Amino acid sequence: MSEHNYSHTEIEREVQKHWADNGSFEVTENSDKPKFYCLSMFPYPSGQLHMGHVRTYTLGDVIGRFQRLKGRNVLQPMGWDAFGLPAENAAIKRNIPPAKWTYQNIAHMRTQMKALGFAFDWSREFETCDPDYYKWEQWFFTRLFRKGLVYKKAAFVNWDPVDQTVLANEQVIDGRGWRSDALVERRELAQWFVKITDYAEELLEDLDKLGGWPDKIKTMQRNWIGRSEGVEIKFQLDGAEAVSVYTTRPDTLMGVTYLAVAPQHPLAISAAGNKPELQAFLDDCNQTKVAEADMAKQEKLGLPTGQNAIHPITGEPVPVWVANFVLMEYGSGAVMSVPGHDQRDWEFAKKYGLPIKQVIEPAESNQAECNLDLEAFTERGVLVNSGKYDGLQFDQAFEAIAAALVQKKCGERQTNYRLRDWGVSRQRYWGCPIPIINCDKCGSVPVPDEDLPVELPTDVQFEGVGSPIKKMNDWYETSCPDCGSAAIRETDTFDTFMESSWYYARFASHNDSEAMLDQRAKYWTSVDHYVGGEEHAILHLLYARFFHKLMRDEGLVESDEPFEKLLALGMVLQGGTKMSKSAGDAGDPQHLMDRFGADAVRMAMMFAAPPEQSFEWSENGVESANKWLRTRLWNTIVDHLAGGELPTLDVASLSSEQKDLRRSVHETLAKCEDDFGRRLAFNTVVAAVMSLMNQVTKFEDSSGQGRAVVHEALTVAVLIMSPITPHICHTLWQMLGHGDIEIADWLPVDQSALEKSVVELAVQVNGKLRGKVELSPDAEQDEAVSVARLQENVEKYLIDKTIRKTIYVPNKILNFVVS
RNA sequence: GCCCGGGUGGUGAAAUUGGUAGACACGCAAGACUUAAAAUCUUGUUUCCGUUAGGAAGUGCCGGUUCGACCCCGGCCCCGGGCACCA
Repeated sequence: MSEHNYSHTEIEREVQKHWADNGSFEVTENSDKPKFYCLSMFPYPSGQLHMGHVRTYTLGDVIGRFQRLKGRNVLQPMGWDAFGLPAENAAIKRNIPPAKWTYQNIAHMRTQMKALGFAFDWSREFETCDPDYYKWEQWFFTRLFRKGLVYKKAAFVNWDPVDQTVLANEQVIDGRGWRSDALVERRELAQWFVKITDYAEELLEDLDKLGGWPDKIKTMQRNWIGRSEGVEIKFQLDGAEAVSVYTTRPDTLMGVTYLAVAPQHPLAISAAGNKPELQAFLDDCNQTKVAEADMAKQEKLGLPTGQNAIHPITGEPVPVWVANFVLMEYGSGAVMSVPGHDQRDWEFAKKYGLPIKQVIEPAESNQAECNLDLEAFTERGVLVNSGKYDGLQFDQAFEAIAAALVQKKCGERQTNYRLRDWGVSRQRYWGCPIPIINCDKCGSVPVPDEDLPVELPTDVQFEGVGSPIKKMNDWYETSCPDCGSAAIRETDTFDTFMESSWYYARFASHNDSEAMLDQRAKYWTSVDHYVGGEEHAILHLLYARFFHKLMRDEGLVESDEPFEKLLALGMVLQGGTKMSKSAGDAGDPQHLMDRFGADAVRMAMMFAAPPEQSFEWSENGVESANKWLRTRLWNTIVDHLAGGELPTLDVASLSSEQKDLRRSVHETLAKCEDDFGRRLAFNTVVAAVMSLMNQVTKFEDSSGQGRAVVHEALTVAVLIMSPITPHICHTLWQMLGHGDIEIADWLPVDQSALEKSVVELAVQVNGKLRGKVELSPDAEQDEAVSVARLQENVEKYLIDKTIRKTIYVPNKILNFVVS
């Protein structure tokens, strides 16, 4: 009989067929049960699953299956983040159209996911490269256009002068194009932006509502948004123009000894007109990649523009420099430099011999010393060398100087954000076409609703130089929807973060051909539990939060936030870094699934580490997981069932050994419920069940009640393991006589089984462990002390000593503090 | 460089509210079964001293708070994630 030997191949195939035949995981909105939307971040279809996917989707599946056991109407959908760069790379390398490559990958990865037994509602599956999906993204963009939430402006890109193409940051290696090896240039292109900064304040404030998010993610988002209070100050130039700088330290204004502007600042460009040396410097600065990390790592360099600005308070001339570390994208692209009180300015001033002036001194004796020969003094303190402002503290100085600037009409108080508007244009082929028509007379005109979707042609020749649709006259030549004259479509496509910013909502209304979202989206959103890698802590999660608010303001959803609770997973590392598309085929779980089964792969992954922790993947655990399932779980149950007739459990008649086992059963049940639901510690769930099964194995009691207690233990063990190893548990649950586990309920803890007659108390002397005693759980301190002192090894540390203090924590510790 | 995390036996880790550090596994060693091997089972396994009883040290490093610190505070080192066009 197949029931005597564990065959993962047979069981997993049969159980998966059962789920498919019964539509076990297809859900509707018509349920008495409270809804639970459990979502794992959908994958980019890179080719095959890697261990990072296995981890994410197993964790999501464990949460979803546990919530089903807890009586929730659980939606767990899956789809494909199907647009993106790797499809274009593959197209170049293998001469296969991106669409074909993408759909092949999806087919393979879907098969792998099904083999892993995830409880997805596959009826809702979609891929973002499907016009039925991106049509609504285009439709929504035209709504934003009409609301004035999108605009076009020039922005810098990485330009490969040989391949004549725009490169992603990851395609620029040591300043050179990855394929051409040419030095990359910054180039300015007109691009579409969405006004996320209009929502900066709400995105910041609403972080406080996200009680189910880890603090570290909220902190990262807070810092990314980077709200600050400061002053925008206008420095008049020698000529008529002025240059604006933003500072959060107006108290240091009297210490300004120069201004620094970004290499792309208009002032720098005009100054370079008659200065070849400066022009050469600007050209150099434009040969770095458009990534902040690269800018920050560069040697800090600068040149004077030759112009002076007028200090708004003192009226003294202040030289204006160009510096490669000033970001054009942040603030006004210019800063006032106070080398006495800003470390970066200090280093720059030292390097170029610019004056350093102290205007702040330490206010309190416990502050660091101020020695401007060694470093800048950057703490807040008391003003000096600042004329009438001398002696003021930071707050007073901020107010006084800001007020003076406002009064002189050369400054304004300003709240600033580090967050920049979201640039959504990509000069790529494999993406969602931007639904705009450019007309010489009417300007940018959104594509009318009835003409949507603007379909991306998929039958293309892909050469790798530029985007195919930029060469397809038939496609981009059109007429203006407003005036009817000849016009040209946008040939740029959207950033793929657009698609991933609203897919969670579309899973609810996946098949609505009349609207982007419908009532079902209002039922299912917000997502109750969102699961995905911590690498998405900022960009994806911030864009999705933003999009949700945009959709709310369009009346499409009702909540303020898309994701109630967030599980931010640590990375599955491989050779010390994250597994990724660019790392190739590494980490494919297929051979492990074939040899040891999906249950063993899932169990090994859950057991390896707690979810939020990064860890180096090792295959070793899979074989032992398979072994445990086979020997400890399956064989134990088969042996137990071979014992024949089973009496009903009579709790009142149990021996103390039987009670001990039963206590462990209910302790394990309670612990695992907490681990699953609150702590999300699935590694310790596995450990707890292993521990319980070790006890069951050692429990040799073939009496009727002995077997009844074991039966309860095995039932509980299978129930607890079922979210993690669903196939084997489906079969074992039936063998134990309980029916279909997909519709089972979690079991209640029998509180009376948890009662203990004795507890162990650790006895310390001066904090060092000297013995252990057994006591009744409600023992008073006097009793604990007298029992503890009966122990020779405790008493010998107390004799001839004065007990200064006795600390008693019932059921835990007794500590004698002696002199 | 900036922002956010992490560091515990040979290895993955546990310790949930400041209260017995190393649960549960892997690996390794010894043993049982076997003609043998595999499989399976049993025992041991932080380091050092000690026959045992027991003792000392120990959670990246240095310092602090506390009766008591893997846990809280300050400084440092190393590793990982993110830095706006990888997703």
